[in-house]
Amino acid sequence: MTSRATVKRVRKAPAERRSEIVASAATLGLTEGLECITLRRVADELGVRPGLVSHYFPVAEELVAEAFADATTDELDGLLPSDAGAHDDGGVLGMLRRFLALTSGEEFDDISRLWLNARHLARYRPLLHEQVVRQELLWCRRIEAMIDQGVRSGAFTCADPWAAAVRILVAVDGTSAYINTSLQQRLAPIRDVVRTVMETELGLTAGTLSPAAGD
Amino acid sequence: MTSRATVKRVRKAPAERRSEIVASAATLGLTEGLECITLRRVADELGVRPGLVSHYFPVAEELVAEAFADATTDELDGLLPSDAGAHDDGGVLGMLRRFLALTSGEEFDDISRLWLNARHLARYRPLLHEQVVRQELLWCRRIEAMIDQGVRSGAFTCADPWAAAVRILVAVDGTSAYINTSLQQRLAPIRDVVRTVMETELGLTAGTLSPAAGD
DNA sequence: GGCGTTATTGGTCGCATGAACAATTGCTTA
DNA sequence: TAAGCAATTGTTCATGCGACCAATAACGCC
Repeated sequence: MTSRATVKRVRKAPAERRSEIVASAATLGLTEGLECITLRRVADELGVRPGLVSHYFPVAEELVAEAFADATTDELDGLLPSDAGAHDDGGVLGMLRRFLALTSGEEFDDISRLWLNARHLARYRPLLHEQVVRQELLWCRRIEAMIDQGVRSGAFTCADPWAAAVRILVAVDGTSAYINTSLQQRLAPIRDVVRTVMETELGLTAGTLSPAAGD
Repeated sequence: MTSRATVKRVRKAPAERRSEIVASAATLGLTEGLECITLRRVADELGVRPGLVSHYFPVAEELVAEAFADATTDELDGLLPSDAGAHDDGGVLGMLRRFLALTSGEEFDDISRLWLNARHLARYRPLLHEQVVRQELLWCRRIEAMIDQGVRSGAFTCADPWAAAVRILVAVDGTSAYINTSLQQRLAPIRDVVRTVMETELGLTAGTLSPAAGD
């Protein structure tokens, strides 16, 4: 009657088991927070013993850092594919609108929480700190690349794509800072901040990046 | 030779001891993080036994929440005195410049960390959540009041002071989100964000709120 | 098909946390 | 000055954490 149905061991290839552990930890960090990534919790999630997780990650913090990197890398690829320009559906402007739609949707809430979580926790955990910095610069560079592309194609103008990317991310992170607290009470004035900043930074007329403007 | 020089008990008035505990916890939260506010840590700081802290705060989370509220209330009063307009040193514009100078100085770093800390931790702690929401709205209202004053005195114009206050705080919190991570790598493009947002929201010509412009 | 590598188990250790409680002692009040 | 209130101490308990390690069993290789 116990929950442990099978005492049979399942032996997997190291690489497979390892990525399984990271994936589980990433999901855990994304839904419940990075503090919940403990040896025991991850082991429970996978139906294995804590010692096994310890075997692949002798230092627990390494798993936390890698889980964060895994989750944010996946999200960034979904937000702004790195092979930008390959299949231009609506061009760069369409890509910007898609970015705005995704980052303002409810599906992005967990990511907002994860970033907030990681930026705080990085204060105490050097390995996580390293990954957060890496990902922050990665996200920034990806946006910069998109701006570069738009400037080259003549979709808009921008004197300093890097600075623009930095400031667009300030808007994104500023609006998502309240995800756990008073976001609902201040939603209305905040709603269009990212879009407005984008339009300003890229010299676009107001409303160009509104969702409806694409049709 | 032990650190416990005196075994003599010091009995203080409850109100005094209580505020002493809160003050110590607030300092601790501000310098080392809210997670460091533990019964034992605070007791050590004050040279008393953990049970005493427990006596005043039977539920530890209450102390954390109150410490946060204490620290942020003090900071807000230093940033934007609630008796605004009483002694107009340079008027509202001077007050805005002072706000910008203080929030961009290094002395504000601990406050940035505290807000980041609290906004994340509020996810798990209902009592802290309540205080963070309260303080967020309090900071917002204080800025709104200052805008109201400036509009009345004709220093600038603003169609929706509340919305402007919300967006100014988005800029403040957006720029301070990286305080623990990659702030240094992206300092240049970020430096003038809050000032620029303020000037835009208040219909001021660019540069009006620059530090030098006051002399 | 036996054998050795190693993935996996199960248990232990030390540490820090919040909470609870009886005993003690300083202070105030009658 | 005696008595009582309550501020303060000292200790205990249960919980969850990371880290460590010996024993075990599944799988691939010869």
